[in-house]
This record gives sequence, C-alpha cells and structure tokens, in this order.
Amino acid sequence: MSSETQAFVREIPSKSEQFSDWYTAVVLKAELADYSPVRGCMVIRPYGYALWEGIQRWLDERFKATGHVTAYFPLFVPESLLKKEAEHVEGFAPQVAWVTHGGAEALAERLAVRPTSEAIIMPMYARWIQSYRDLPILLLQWNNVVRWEKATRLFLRTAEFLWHEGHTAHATLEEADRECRLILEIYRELLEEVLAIPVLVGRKPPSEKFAGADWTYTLEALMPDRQAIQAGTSHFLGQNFARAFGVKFLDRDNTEKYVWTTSWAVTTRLIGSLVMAHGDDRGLSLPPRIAPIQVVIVPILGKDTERVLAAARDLAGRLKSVARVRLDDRDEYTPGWKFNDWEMRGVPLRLEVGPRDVAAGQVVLVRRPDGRKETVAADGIERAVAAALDDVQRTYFARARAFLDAHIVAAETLDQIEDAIRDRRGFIRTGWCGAQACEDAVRDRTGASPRVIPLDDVPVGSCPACGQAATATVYYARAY
RNA sequence: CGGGGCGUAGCGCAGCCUGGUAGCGCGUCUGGUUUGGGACCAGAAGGUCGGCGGUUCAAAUCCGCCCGCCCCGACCA
Repeated sequence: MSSETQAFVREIPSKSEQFSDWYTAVVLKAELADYSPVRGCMVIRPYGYALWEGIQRWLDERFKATGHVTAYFPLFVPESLLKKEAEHVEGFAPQVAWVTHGGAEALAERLAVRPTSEAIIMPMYARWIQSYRDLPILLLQWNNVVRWEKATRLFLRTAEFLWHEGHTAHATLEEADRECRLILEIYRELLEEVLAIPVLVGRKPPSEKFAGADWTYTLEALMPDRQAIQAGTSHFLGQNFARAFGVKFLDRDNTEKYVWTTSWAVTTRLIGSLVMAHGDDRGLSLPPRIAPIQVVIVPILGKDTERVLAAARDLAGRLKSVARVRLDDRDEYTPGWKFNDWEMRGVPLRLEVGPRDVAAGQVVLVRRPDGRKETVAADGIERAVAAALDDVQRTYFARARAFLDAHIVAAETLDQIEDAIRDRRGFIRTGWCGAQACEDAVRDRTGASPRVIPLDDVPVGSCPACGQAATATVYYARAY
C-alpha cells in the first residue's frame, strides 16, 4: 500500500486514542445515522434502522410470548395531565417541548410533546379498569419521545429518540414487582445474548430512580472509555400514578383499590452502545445475532467470471436458510475495496470465491473480529457458516465480558474511590450506609454517580463516607 | 451552560494572517484496460465559500451578530 492509499484508508480515527472522534466517524461512515437540519435531532439511516428492527423483532417476540400486547397513544400530553403526578412533572419539566399554537390560533391549553407517556396512558387506564377481572393490563407501544437536550450525540443522546415503553397495571404489589423483574430479565437476555454486551443488573439508588417511581431496576454496561451507560430500565411505579390519575378497581373482597403500575423501556441508544462495545479501528463490528447482513459473499471476478458468479450465486442460495446473506457482485469495485467496505460496516463473516476456489470446490471464510481466514469445502458450507456465526457471537461476548470483569474494582475509602475514578478504572464497587449525604459525598469528591445496587445484594464492609456498616453494595462510575 | 475547535464541490482539505477572476485529493460521469486487501489511463461535469449585516472601488479573506457541528467539562431517568 502506498502512503497515500494508507492516508485514504485512515478515515476512521484510532479507537484507543480518539474515542469520541472514532465513535462519530464510525456512525457516519457505516451509514447508521446522519445529522439532520433540526438541531439535536438525527436521521437514522436504513442500515442503522435495520439494527433497530432487529432489536424490535427480538423483543416483540418475547413481549408477545409473555402476554404483552401493543397499542399506540397520542404524541401530545395536555399540560394539566402532565402535572398530575408532582414528582413526575418536576423530573421532566426542564426537558419538555411545548406546542402552543394550532395553525395561527393559540391553544387554550399547552400540549407537551411526550417525554414519556405515563400521563397520557393513565387516564385511559382509569376508564378501562373497573374490576380485578380487568387486570393485569400488559401494554406497550413502539414510539418516539422528545426531551429537549442541550448537548447531544448521535444515538447516545438526542432531542428525539425511538424506544418502546411498556405500561402495565396490576392488582397487587407483588405481581407488579414480578413484572418489573420479568422485563429486566428479557432486557438482560437481549443485551448479553443478542447484542453481546454484558451488564450489571440491579436497582438504582433513590437519587437515580425514575421521577414518580418507588424504585427503578436497571442494566448498566461499561463502554471502552470506562464510562457506564444505562442500557435499559424497568420502573416499579407503586400506586403513585394510580392515585394521581384515579386508577381504581373493585377487588375480590369487594373493596375499591388503586392499581399498581410499572413502566419500562429500552431506546435507540442501544445502537450507540453496540457501536462502542465491539467496534475497532476498521469500523463497526456487529455480533451475528443482530447483524442485518451476517455473511457477505465477494466473488473474485476477472477470469472465469461466469463460473465464479454462478458458484457465488449458488452459495448465496444455499446459505439463505442459515444466515442473512448478501452477494456483492458489483463490478465497479475491486475485491480489496469490498473487503474494507464490509469490514467497516461490521459484517461478521465474509466468503471469498475466486477461480482457484471454484476449481478446488472450496471457499475462503474470513471472520470480522480477528480477520482469521480459513478454507472450507463448498459442500457443507451451511454447517461451516452456522458454526462460524456462533463462534463469532461468542467471541464478541467473551471479549466484552473480559473487559467488564477487568474493570470492576473494589474500594473502601473515599480516597480509593477518587483515585479509581480519576484513573478510569471502570465500575467502583463500594459499601453504602444508605444515607443520601454519604452518596453526595462520593459524588462531590469523585464526579461519579451511583449506577446500580446488584440484585440479591449481600452488603459487606462499611460506608466509605461515614464508616458505619454498609446496608448496600453500590457500583459507582462516570456515566453517559 | 462554560472552555476550545471547525463550517470553502458529494467526502476530506488548502486558500484567510498580508482583500484583487476559488484550488487540490478522493468520489461522480464517459470511454478503454483491470479485478485474491481500498486498480490504471484519457477526457468531462460539479461552488449562494454556513446565514445576515458592516467596512471597502473590490470580501472566502477584515469587523459585528446569528446558526450548526465536533472535542473537553458541567448538567441530565
């Protein structure tokens, strides 16, 4: 390669040296998203949207299998409704976009563009729920929400984003909490087994819970820059919204009770996490289970073009049953160009088929994570590809798991926490007495926030701020 | 929101300091030769220099205001 060619190839900054620039370049060059004429709002391009569709398909199947149904509620929330739950409105007020006019006429009541939909869904639940026989309600919607963010980054924080929001209503506290945990487990499976991103699973401390919730469950992942990212949340809303919106039912014991509600979500931010978690200096790297294209076939044309193309088409046809496959038979690019292009787009496997291969009845199989090449027989390619896809999926998860494990460190004193955060060690595990003042002491000293208290926590040691016995284990980190 | 940087052809950039007919590489188009890690030759097209205003005979260039994006930090379910 000439130095000029290398300069041309080096359009993606170094992931280890310029992480933020690298991230932006990969999102743009892989054509996942683009900037839009609207400040703070992004365009999700087809390849990026295909990732979202993959997440949607997988989750939709799980949600349906667990008895959930999909609906749709309005984009707008009348101001009076948004204000009904005091803590809720206080939490979202700074980020709400308001509609004040319809055409030229001022509206009698302002309309919030939903930052989340509890306030427009609860009045409907009040209408629909009369009896314990009407429960549970297990609804979700796939939609967009708007939060007027001051600083934005592609996928990670935008003024408008896509998500699903689940909203369930139950007769008992226990059932509602079980729902929260069921969803949490579905999210964990999505993150770890589909996206190959290992997570810490647990509860948020009170300071970090959803505005209006009694408690919030969360999944926290660690990105390569050692910053934590919230990958999904499941909120136990108690009876807060039921009381605010008068959602009551007549129970078996013939007394009127408020319902217990939950809400939960994952967003298109997951796509940003996916990019950061697995990408490298060649660009995007996608785990096979989420990759829109799992196998790309690159025929080496020039000699025996017809025979090579026929062999490539035959391969593509046979692989359709085991993988999402793309035959790149474009004549205008050389094989080398295509190799780089598909690597930049993160396709997990590449099959090269040239005249030599056709003559020998073989193909060259190349893995994206490490560039490893092997020659495999064209007969039985289905099995080889299926096995390689599984292998690549496991490789990505094992790598990410090792990274997470290597970046969880224990600390017992404020000094240790401060040092560990400053050195970007990742998640800092420490004790906590439960006092807000002690949490604030850690925040003020380190700039980190408490991300998660593990499920089934067995607290050990003492609170680094006050020295009293710990009542919880907390993982601190800097966060997105 | 604070600090720093950037905005010139589809993309990446030079030109600005020191005002005087807007350039380079890649890409695109046409024709030909090529094709196992970003091919080559020849020809061609492509620009409100982010926007508005000011200074000047003359502004991409100097001055003011605004908009957008990036990086660092703060803030933030």
